[in-house]
Amino acid sequence: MRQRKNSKELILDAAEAVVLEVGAAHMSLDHVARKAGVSKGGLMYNFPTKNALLKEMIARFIRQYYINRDKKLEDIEEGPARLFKAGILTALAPDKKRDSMGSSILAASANEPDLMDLLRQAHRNMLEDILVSGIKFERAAIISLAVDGLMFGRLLKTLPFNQNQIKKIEKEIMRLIDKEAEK
Amino acid sequence: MRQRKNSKELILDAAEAVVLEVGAAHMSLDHVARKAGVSKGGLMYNFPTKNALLKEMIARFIRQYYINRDKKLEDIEEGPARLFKAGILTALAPDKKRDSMGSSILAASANEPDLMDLLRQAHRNMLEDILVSGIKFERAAIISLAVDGLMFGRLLKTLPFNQNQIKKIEKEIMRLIDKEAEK
DNA sequence: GACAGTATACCGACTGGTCGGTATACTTAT
DNA sequence: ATAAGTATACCGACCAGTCGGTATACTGTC
Repeated sequence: MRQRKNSKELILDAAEAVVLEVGAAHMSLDHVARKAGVSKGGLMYNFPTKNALLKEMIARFIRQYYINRDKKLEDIEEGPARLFKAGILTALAPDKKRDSMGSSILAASANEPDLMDLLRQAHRNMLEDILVSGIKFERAAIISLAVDGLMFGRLLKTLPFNQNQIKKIEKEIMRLIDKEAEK
Repeated sequence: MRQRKNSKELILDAAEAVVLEVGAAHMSLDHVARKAGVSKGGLMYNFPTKNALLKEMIARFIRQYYINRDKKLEDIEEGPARLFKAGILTALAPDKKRDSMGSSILAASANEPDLMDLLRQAHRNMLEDILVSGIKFERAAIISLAVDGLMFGRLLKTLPFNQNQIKKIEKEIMRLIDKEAEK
């Protein structure tokens, strides 16, 4: 039964499912193995430590973000703020599964510096997109930070806004970008 | 030896110290008890469950925020945006210990809805302060969200800005508030 | 004011269970 | 044959919560 084809992918899928079920904090390797239809040994073979598994999950998560963003990119007309806008639209797009995963991952990573590194790096890349947008630094930063606030608030469910208010806010954000970009 | 006076406070202090040492995710009750100079039983007597302890810690954390804010309040001239400004200045003020605690608490709470409730409530109160400030809703929300983004970024150490840039951003935020408030 | 009875605060050994990781044997493709 | 890949059984550390017990303070009674 060598080569179950791509056990790694199977396991990552299962791990995601487990996280969605019980949260990353309560994700046990046995549970993941069971759900993946793989033995504990098989899991350990593919991911020597739990952190290694988590790391791959996060990497995959980030990869998915870029895929989504590149898809969004096609709908946006040329211009210096294009990347910036695509990133923001991607971040703002509602996506229950992603949010669920995200909050779990956040919780699991917050006290594990080497896991956080991946997220940090991804975030840093966004700064590049801001800097080439031509928008004045302070304004661009504030817009980007507001999007962060919206994201984190959504992940942690601490947003004190209703659906209607959020729509208004998102609209205003996009308006601001256009206004700042055309200067 | 009855009445160790205020074991609860002692234990809470110890719990904070432990969190600062190893992170909330790795805070064990034995560790807290040891550091507080209290037995396991004594701890459990005062806080029947670990969640109860965490809850008190968060409540205390939030209380401290309001104390800090009220102190800030004195330095701010009268005006409709006063509360809002004080809140933002408090949130933006650098405070290593608070940030450390905050990120740990965040991590511990993210998957425990009843712990999150406290934070959610505190956040909701801030919305009230926005709404009485007279600033146009969308603008006020964006400013507030940007502050959130700054806070979360600082807590999770994902901010892609250097110290100088952060100062600029903070200045711009305060400028925006003044500008929006005088309309 | 002394004593019994009760409530409060705390102790620390123990338990039940979880979970990351290890050891090792089995299976199949080349 | 051998090495990659998978399975099963197990270990040991950790840890939240339990429980029987102790010591001190409070309260009512005679």
